[in-house]
Amino acid sequence: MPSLSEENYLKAILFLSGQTQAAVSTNELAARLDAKAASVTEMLRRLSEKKWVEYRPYKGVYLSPAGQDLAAKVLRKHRLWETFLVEKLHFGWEEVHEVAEQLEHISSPKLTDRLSAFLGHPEYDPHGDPIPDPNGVFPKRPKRTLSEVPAGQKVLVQGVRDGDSDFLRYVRQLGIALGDELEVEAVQPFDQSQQVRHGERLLTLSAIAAANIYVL
Amino acid sequence: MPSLSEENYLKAILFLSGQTQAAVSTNELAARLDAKAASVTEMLRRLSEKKWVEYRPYKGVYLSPAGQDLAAKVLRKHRLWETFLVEKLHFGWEEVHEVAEQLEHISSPKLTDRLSAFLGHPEYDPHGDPIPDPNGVFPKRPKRTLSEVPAGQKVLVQGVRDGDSDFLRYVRQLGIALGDELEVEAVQPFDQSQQVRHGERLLTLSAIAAANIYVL
DNA sequence: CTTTATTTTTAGGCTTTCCTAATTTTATTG
DNA sequence: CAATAAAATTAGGAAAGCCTAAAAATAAAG
Ligand SMILES: [Mn+2]
Ligand SMILES: [Mn+2]
Ligand SMILES: [Mn+2]
Ligand SMILES: [Mn+2]
Repeated sequence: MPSLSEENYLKAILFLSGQTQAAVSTNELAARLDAKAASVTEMLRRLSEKKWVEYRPYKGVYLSPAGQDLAAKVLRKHRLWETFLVEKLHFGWEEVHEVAEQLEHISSPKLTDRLSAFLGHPEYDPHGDPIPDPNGVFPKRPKRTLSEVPAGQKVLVQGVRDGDSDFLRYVRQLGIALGDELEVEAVQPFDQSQQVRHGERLLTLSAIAAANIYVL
Repeated sequence: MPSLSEENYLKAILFLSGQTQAAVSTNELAARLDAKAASVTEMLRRLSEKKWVEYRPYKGVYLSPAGQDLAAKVLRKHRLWETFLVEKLHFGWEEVHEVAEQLEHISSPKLTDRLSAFLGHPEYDPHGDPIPDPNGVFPKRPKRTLSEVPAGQKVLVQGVRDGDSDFLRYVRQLGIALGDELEVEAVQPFDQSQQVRHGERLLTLSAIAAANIYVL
């Protein structure tokens, strides 16, 4: 029922409001969607008329229950398709986002169900992001970044920030994959860069890189 | 580069002009696309400006080489996705067309290539329709309908007319699948209905049904 | 608590894709 | 070939999305 553009707005509001469901501002949305603020205002009025968001001019916007459901369904499709592309078609994890941005708008509940089954009902996508179930419920897992881990501790790589394909290529090049064990051997007081043991090898990660790797 | 709507027009022109590449009329297109003639005229002007068709007002339209290439690519995706849905996700062959109408517009040459490889580079879709190769070349196979087969002859089922899901469901219900052997035992002079042997069983097919089954 | 800066909305336009109604061109036919 | 019918185009308009520029509301500073 929502148009492609409406789906993208709902997804952006879901992303920006995070788990707190905080109100999202017009400019935040404009930045995220690479659109002008005026366009956002206009769309918010439409989404509000359709009861998918609560919108108070000048105050911000958040998703209605119906909007949350729609946004979660789109995100579910996005992440299932990313999983398909990596698992079945052997795409690199840095290549899948753009294609999934298109595939997420395909409207066929049966296709989504069958795809999920075909993939073995995965709970996490190739970047470690949770895939909501058909009812929009996310599998929950506490999220800590590698940069928060003190020296001497061992952790398991659980996810990476998607959205920057340079970073994703870099991580692959390092040889780090989801599920791998890392041990933080030292943290430089100077720049917070980390010496990390990965199997036999010792890697050096900048604080920025470490902040984009999620661990358990 | 072409919009979703433009792709649908190009595909319709390809379909209606057939292998003869005959000029297609405005009304034919309007009927096929379920649009009004005025809308078609407008779009043909745009497609013509973009050099994807040759359009002579009041005379008809046909595809330029560039337009043929684009239309074949869309058709290739449509048929690859139909094959995916049937072979991998176990859809019925009567269920796949609508979903493929959406999927055919996904723009990612890499995805199309990988999908084709994943499916083993099929040459025919679930309805027996030829899948053009990446250069827009169709595998050719002479097409005869079952209704043209005289009594006493044995044939192999090669395809079925897609586009009517009632018919597709009916054929499945009969137990006839692509590749099956049929022997026409008798043709009623009265209504051209056929007595057809399919393995052990003897089926009766109306002339209309027989005209929608392609054989070799 | 004004003044200034920032954020947001409004006003007015543009493109794409459709539509209906009116007009024009082409085809058919007596 | 003139009259009528059918097919196609033109005219004019609507909705969705998006934009720039101007105005209004809110937030931040002095
Ligand atoms: Mn993604
Ligand atoms: Mn992802
Ligand atoms: Mn089809
Ligand atoms: Mn088909």
